[in-house]
Amino acid sequence: MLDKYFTDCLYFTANRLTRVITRMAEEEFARTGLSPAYAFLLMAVQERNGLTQKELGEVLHLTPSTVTRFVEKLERKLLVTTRQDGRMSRVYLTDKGRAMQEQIEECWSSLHERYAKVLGREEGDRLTRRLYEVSVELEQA
Amino acid sequence: MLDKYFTDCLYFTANRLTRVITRMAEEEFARTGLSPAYAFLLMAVQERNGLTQKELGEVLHLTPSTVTRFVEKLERKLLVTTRQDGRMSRVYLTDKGRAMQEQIEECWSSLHERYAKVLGREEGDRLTRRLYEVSVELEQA
DNA sequence: AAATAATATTTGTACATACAAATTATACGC
DNA sequence: GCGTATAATTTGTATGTACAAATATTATTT
Repeated sequence: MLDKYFTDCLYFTANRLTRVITRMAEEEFARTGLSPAYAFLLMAVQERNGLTQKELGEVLHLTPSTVTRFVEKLERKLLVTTRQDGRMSRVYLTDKGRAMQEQIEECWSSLHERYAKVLGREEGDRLTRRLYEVSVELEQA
Repeated sequence: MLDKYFTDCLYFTANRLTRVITRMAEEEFARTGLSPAYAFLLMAVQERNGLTQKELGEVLHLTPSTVTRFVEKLERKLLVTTRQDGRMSRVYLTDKGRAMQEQIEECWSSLHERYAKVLGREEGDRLTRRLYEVSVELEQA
């Protein structure tokens, strides 16, 4: 069977899963008008208002250039502002950005419930933690 | 802790893992001059020479437009050819494409060994299978 | 204090991938 | 057999993300 070839490869299955779950997340976050990646950035800023772009990249595991692009876009939507602090650029929520938080968290919960319903809450959460650990372990290899 | 927010989300951890393992795969496949996604397409064609683009999309879990783009690129590199069959387009390996197979499989093995070394072979394979199952289960939700 | 090194960010560019609309080709109902 | 429905592919366009090079700012060395 052809499938076997691929289903044995972590690269392949991780990519496949990511496409599926990303699509789900996009659906759940659609009503915010943001794609989930941007919503997560906004959550990160809310958790630590004024963090630098470097820190954002670390938390979200995105490269600096990607962070720049994301922040620009959210600035254009008036959801964050940036202030220069030496060579760093700090990112702050605007009122409009703050006003979205609740909605974002609702989307996040819906997403969580949606996959918990399929996988079981326990199992879904266990898998999620495992994926995180694995990503960290592999990073150093 | 900020991290907790994200490490609890399957969307987030799956994306993170995918970025890490994709980078590893790109390194391993670099000497083929192909990114891993293209190499996998080539493997799929070798397994079932003359399959249609639709079938390719199903096996690789890619949308039709993406398959078109990938096949075009591999045609430009003279690794596959296509033949029209009614409204379908069938994809065949060229000699040059066939000649790459061995190298591709070597890369695939290196990749496999590389993450097995970190995760353990058993555990790596178990996780891989699990991710595949989960992606299939979630797809129907 | 000037010269150099280090660090954070930005910019230009490229790539994988998707969606929606357009196109092409077959199949079906009359 | 013709008109319409269906199916496969392609095309135009957009998005998320990365890398490499450029820029800007601060820190270190002399």
